[in-house]
Parts: sequence; structure tokens; C-alpha cells
Amino acid sequence: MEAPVRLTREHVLAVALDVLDEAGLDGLTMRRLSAALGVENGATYWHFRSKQELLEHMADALLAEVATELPADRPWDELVPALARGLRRALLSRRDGARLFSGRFFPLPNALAYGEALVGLLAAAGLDPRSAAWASDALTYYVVAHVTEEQLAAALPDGGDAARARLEAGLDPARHPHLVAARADLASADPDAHFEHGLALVLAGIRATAPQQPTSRAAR
Amino acid sequence: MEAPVRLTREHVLAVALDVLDEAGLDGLTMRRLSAALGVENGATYWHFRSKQELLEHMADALLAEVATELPADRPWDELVPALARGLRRALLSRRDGARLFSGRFFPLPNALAYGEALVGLLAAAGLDPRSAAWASDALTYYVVAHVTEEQLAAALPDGGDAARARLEAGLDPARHPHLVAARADLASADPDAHFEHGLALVLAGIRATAPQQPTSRAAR
DNA sequence: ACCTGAACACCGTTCAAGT
DNA sequence: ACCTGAACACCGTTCAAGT
Repeated sequence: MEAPVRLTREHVLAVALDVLDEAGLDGLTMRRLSAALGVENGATYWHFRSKQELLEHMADALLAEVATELPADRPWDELVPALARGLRRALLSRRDGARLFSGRFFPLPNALAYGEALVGLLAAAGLDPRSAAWASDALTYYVVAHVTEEQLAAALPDGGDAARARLEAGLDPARHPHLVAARADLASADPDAHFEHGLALVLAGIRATAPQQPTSRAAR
Repeated sequence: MEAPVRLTREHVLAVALDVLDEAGLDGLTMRRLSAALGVENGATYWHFRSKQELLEHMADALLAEVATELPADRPWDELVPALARGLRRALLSRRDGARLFSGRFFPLPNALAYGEALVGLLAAAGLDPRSAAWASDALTYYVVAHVTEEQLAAALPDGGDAARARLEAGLDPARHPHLVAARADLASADPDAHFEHGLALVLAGIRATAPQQPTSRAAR
């Protein structure tokens, strides 16, 4: 059914991302990928040395335009959240996109471009290199962890009913008064608002540790 | 060699955590666990319905004392970081402890007690239930993601030399001036300082969104 | 109630051999 | 150079049958 095209790294990557959408990260196996490519199981290993290497390049592919779609000449405290939202969009663009990043270290081009853009903006905000790098880490941790939860909730069977019931069963009003009070927001019916709330929090933290507090006007 | 004791859930859990330390999360298989318990492969499934359920209870076991070891009658902005440090300590207590939590949802007793303590402290700081829940999420995301990276770096072969070399090879001074400037802090030779920096950042963010700003004295 | 023994349906990875 | 075909050494899970 598939024309027996000669494989390229790019083609393998593109099909792998489609298989990710269809089967999720747990369902993405080298064998299933090979079947989708129309080749035998071992063929993929000629193009990627290991599944690990493939996953890294898939993750980097998701970041393709995150660092390039930023407007110029805007103040850092507008561009930093814009970059964070761009990362979130990129992670959301594929099933389990965020989980692809969890606990993975890969100095590939798009990931480096993202890091350079973010650390650069924070340096422009007046942070020294170490503070910029560590603030960048904190913000990126937040985005990836939030989207991981977001995609996990979206993938729950029954629309999450079973998980919600399990949470309700575990909650004891006498022992967990505050969790019960916040119960509706733990399940997070509004992931956008949830994300923006935490983003504003991290941003306020960065602003508090920045030496000056430039307004949008001061940075024209 | 092992006395053929009758298995209990607690015994299975304890041995599973030891296997985690020996073999890491990827090396922890139901078969290896069964071997360590001195039983056949299928036996474990009588005590835990699935590996997923076992991992959830292992994660919860790690949190056993996090919420209980807090001093009383201290201001929230002292207790919140104390709780975050307690969570970090708990995650660090076992190999891949942080990864055990990544993308896992489990309303088990110790996890609920941790959440209740944290949301309670944030409510005492004056946050409404939703803000408290979402600030709690942001802080917990940060701790888990930081420790995940920390344990990943610690588990690197060659003490991380190969990973560092790979990063250096990917960095281009012309395209990544800011990353090059922060190069020494990306590898994070000082995980404690790195953690505390981000913790202070998130805490400053919480403080900025809290309605009043109680000092240690005001909260006596 | 608790565990054995065996099976089912998979995995990632390697590698001689083909073209 | 690129891919096949087959193998190696594993997985999680189920379940009749034993005690």
C-alpha cells in the first residue's frame, strides 16, 4: 500500500510523530513504527542508532518554530511568557508531547535555540548568567510539568470520571479540608486558566529576583 | 537463601524499593522483583493488581513522613519551603525517586497529606482555594522536575563527561552566546544551590500573588 | 487464601546475509 | 548504502492447577 520509498531520517521522524499521535508514547514501538514505514523491523536502526536517539529527535522536531516565532522589540516580561506559551503549544501539538521531554537531555538545535532565546531574554532583564540559566530551568520545568499533567488528564478513560471518583473516595473532609475546598480546581476543568495562573506566578518570581523592574515603556 | 515467608503487601513494597535502588526504575521489572522476593513471577500479582498499582504505592511510600515532620507555629513562608525541601529529600532517598512521580496520578494517603499540608499553608497565607491549589501545583511541579534532572545527572555514565562533551559540541558561541556564558551552570555542579535558587523564585512568585505580605513576626 | 508453572502476546537490539 | 530475516534476551499479564 505504501510506495516502497527509500527511507530518510526526515521521513522516519515524520512517520514516528504520526504514530505517536495514533498510539501514544507507550504504543510507539520500533516494530509499530517500522510497520507504518512499510519496512522490516530492523530497518529503522540503520537511520537511528536507538529508540532513545529517535525520541530525542522527535522531541527536538516539536520545538521547530518555538524560538523563531517571537516578535522583536518587545519588553522581556512580554516575550518570556510568549515563549512559554509557544513551548506549551508545541508540546500540545502531539499526543504525549510533554512526556517526550520528561527526563530527557538533548542538546539538539531547536532545544538549544529555545534555551538561548529564553536565557537571552532573562539576561536582557538584567539577570546574571547563572540566575538567567536557573530561572530558565524553573520556567521550563513548569511548562513541561504542567502540559504533562494536562495531556495525562486529557488521555484519561471515561473523560476522567473514574479518576475523579477515585480522588473523591480518597478525600476525607475531616483530614483534608483544604483539598476538599479546592476539589473542583484539582481536576482542573480549565487548563488554560490553570497554565496562565502558574505562568504568572513564575514570572512574578523572576521579576522579584530581577535587579530592575522595567515597565513595557522603559524597554521600548 | 530467603526464608520462604508468606508475602504481605508491606513486604513486597519494601523489597520493591530495594530493587529500585539496585536496578533503577528501568531495571525494576515484575520478574526481577519476584526473584528478589523468592517467589515465582506470577505471585506478585496476587498482592498488586498491576505494575502501575505497585509503582503508585511505592511513590506514596516515599512520602511517608514529608507532611508530618513540619514544625508548628511558624509562618507560612518558612513552612512552605520546609515542605518543599522535605519533598526533595524524600524523592532523593531512592534511586529514580522523582521519576516515580512523573506523570502519575495517585490519591493515596501520604500524597494527599502532602497536598493538604501545602494547600493549607497557602490558604493560611491568604490565598483563595483555587490560587492555593494552583500555586501548590506550580511548587510541586518545580520540586519533582528539579529532582528528576538532578537524579538523571547523577546517574549519567562517566560522571556526565560524555553528556558535557555533547553539550559543548552542540554549543556554538556565535549562535548561543548566552548559553555559552551560562555553560558552567547548565551542567549544575551545585544541585543544592540550583534547587534553592528556583525554590526562592517560586516562593517569591507565591508571595507576589498573596494578598498580604506577613513577616515572620506578624505570623507568630 | 496464596502461590506455581506455563503460556500469550509482545518488546529493543543485533547482525549475517542479501541487493 | 540500505534493508531483510531471523534470532537473542527479555517484558507485563493471565490463569488453570496445585496446596
